[in-house]
Amino acid sequence: MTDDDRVFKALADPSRRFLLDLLFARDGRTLTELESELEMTRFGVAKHLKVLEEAGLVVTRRSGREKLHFLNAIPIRQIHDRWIDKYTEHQITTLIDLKRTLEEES
Amino acid sequence: MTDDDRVFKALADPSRRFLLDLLFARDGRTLTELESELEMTRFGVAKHLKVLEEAGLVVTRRSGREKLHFLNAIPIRQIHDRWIDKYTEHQITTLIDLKRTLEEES
DNA sequence: AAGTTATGTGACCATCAGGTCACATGTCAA
DNA sequence: TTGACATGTGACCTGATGGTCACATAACTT
Repeated sequence: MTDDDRVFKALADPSRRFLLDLLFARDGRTLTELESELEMTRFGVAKHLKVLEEAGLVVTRRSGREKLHFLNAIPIRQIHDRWIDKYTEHQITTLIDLKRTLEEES
Repeated sequence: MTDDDRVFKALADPSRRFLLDLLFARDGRTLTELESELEMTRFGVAKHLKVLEEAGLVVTRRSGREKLHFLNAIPIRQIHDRWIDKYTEHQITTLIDLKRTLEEES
């Protein structure tokens, strides 16, 4: 299994993406804290966090018996850079900003 | 199945990512042309292209009996924007540029 | 019209991935 | 040290996914 394979496989599951959303909103949470946000047993959440960590999307730090989880956005940026060059990036951000503006007006 | 679910599921397979790489390098190719680049039957490639198209990562245009495939990078940018805010983006691009520079020097 | 070329469909099978559970380890507090 | 708390492991079941094949449709060529 290659590095990027691990990243994309990790992102393929909605529960794992939701975990990233939670960490994006607020970093440094424990397993137990994250577990309370999902409709799933602790074991399921732990399994998902392990997948995210092995993919490098989440980094952890131990503090006593607790394990704190942090979002690492670098692999996300690398996905971006794989298929979007500087020129296209400018076009797309312009397009997305325009779309947002139009949606706000309506 | 939600829209973003389709996108992430589509990206989870290495063959499909390779197809995006091919289209990133050169757009507007037919199924037959793409098939020749993969170690897989035409049916497999067609199936993968269908998944990419339904995810909106590839858009197509018919030309007679041929079907031309084009890369659409907008969903990729939206993945980026989901977990990388403006401030973090600046930090990360700086970090990645630095990493690239160091690798070029060594 | 007949043959060739480009693509589409549905079934099939083997493998993988998500989720749960019983059980185990390590840490804090009294 | 005893109990409660936070996390880790391996087995297990079920549903989804990747790839192939037989068959089918549609369009270009001569």
